[in-house]
Amino acid sequence: MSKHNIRLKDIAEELGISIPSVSRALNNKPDIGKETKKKVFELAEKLHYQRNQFAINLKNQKSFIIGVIIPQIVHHFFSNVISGIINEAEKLSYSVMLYQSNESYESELKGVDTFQRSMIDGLIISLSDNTINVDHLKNLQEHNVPVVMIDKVNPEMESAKIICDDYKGAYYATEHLISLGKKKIAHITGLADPYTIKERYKGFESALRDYKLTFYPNFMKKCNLVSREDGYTSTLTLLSENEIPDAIFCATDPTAIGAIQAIKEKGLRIPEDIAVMGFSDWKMASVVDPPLSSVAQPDYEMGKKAVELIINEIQLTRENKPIKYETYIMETSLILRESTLGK
Amino acid sequence: MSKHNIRLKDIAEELGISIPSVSRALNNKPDIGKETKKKVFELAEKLHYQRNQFAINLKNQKSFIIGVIIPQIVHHFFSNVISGIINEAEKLSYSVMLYQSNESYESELKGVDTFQRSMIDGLIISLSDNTINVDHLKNLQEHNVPVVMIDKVNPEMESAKIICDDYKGAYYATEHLISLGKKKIAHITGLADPYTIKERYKGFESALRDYKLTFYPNFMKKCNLVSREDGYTSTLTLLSENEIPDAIFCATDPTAIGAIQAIKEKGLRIPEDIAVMGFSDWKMASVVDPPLSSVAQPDYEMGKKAVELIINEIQLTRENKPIKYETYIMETSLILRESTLGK
DNA sequence: ATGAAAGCGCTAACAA
DNA sequence: TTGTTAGCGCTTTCAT
Repeated sequence: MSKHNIRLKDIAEELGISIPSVSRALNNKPDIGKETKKKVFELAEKLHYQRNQFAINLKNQKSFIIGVIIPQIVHHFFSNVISGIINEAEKLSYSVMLYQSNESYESELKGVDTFQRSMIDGLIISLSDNTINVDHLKNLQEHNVPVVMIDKVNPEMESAKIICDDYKGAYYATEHLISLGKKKIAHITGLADPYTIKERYKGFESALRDYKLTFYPNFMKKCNLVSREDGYTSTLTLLSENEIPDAIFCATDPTAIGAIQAIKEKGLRIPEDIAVMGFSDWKMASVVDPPLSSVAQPDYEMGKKAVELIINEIQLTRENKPIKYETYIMETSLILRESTLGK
Repeated sequence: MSKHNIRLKDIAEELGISIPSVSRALNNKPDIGKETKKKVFELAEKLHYQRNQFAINLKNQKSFIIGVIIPQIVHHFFSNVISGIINEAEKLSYSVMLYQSNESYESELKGVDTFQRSMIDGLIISLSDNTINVDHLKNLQEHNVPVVMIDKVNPEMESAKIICDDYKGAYYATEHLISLGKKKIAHITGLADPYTIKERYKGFESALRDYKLTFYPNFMKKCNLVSREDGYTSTLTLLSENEIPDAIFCATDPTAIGAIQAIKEKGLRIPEDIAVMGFSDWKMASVVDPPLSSVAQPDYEMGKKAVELIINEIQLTRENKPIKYETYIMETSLILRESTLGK
């Protein structure tokens, strides 16, 4: 067993030349003899030489690692974001370190700390819902580690931000329902905290107003988790009232799926009696019965964009140039299926 | 702007003491004066000192990074595996570097190469379907980087392996269908290449044999992608024959969902006319109509186990101790829903 | 074209 | 308890 990995020194000694010469050869520097270079390459190959990046990192103070913190990996949106990040990072020769906060602020802190110890060159983060204080991120920036925020952003952070146009997505979704002739549209939303959910609510409301539809306060259901269960029970409540909606726009797909379940149980038809619209276009949206119309977010593209931005910032930071922080708003798109269009 | 990050040297100079003293203080070594220690900590705090891990890594030849390569992140099974890996790694103070091969052998090679340059301490890998040669992994092992294989394994690799008992899972699934009184059970499988799919087929066959049921060759459908479309068309073919099955066991959940779609279109009842069973218990299994019975794999647990194993091997490698490679077979569990049980 | 020397930031061995 | 010295593996001056 080779006790230690091969070093430049080993090659230099065996060839009877100096270490810098070996280094020059392997790095294809101009100032090295053709003959020497050849010999070095051959021996390196033979000994399975692998450069020791630790030393190079120490010299360059650069790891070529991007840290990524997201709330949960097992989530259609985020796994696509990550997929975009990884594929793009690969193209630009960066590695991606991944951490999930599980929606815990403490865990997010720990992630930042771990990453800081791993000497990441930059951080892409989607905040946990429980994060209000962003000092840990500001601290990172002070240590010359750029931060790019994605989706779950925070106004207190001065950084590049990538969000998707939840407002417009919700507006168009509502508009679509209106175009079907629906007049009594309900909305199932979450607690107002997460920025994205709030935007969806706003978009919904604006569309109603622009098209001069009545806003029924009873048709607004707030639920905690925007989960399938919440969608189910909220819809049952909606359907138990005197006046029931002819369409439901749900702030998330799971909620919409719960709504579908409730509507079907009540013996009502979708979309004839009640049309249903979700948000995020989860993979499951296409397999429910009826298939769910939804608002698709440019998840993969957002990840890709985040990598572009962070690498650019890493570069600028390195050159000590000023960085202009912008917020990038990416467009959503309507995915129309049977839950609104019918067969 | 702080041009450079704070070093031990900066603290030492400002305090008029030596660098090692600062190091000792910050590392809570015993041989350091209480007073000095206090002063060092205070100044370090004030200057926002962050240790430079590059230097420590160079010294220790250790990165505390685990590399993970999987075919695709956007996949229910793998995202859960990764979730298990990350959460467990966090507990043990390791960072996780992630790469997806997108089922390409070349991409997998590139991932290994990138990771090697990032000086990972160990690799957890689930092979791409197109990987037959494993020299890239053997090469890693030769450079003292342990490798643990998960799910998609290769018999040529001498390494720890974690798989789940696809054979038994399929056996129990089939047994369940038999227990419902079903006698003409079809199986939709994939091309035999991936080990896991083959095992599922074997388990299915064994159950039929053990329970002395007829094996109808016509009821075996092989399809390329085990996708929803393939499941749909395969089932349509099945249903167009003279004799049709009274149950279908599908090698994957998407296939099963395609099968459900086809059966419903034909006006047959599930499970009364035809019961349907999937494999992997994707998130979508619970939202289709009727909810799909499936075989759940211990994905999260597999990820967790992989971290345990790799860190143990990293330790043993470091101490130059011999490693005994074992294959861990994790149990699946039946998740029974309406597609077999009825309402 | 090549070698000698210095240094990236930190820690460990040895002295004092 | 503290300082001095050396070294992790590599690259980059500066000489030659």
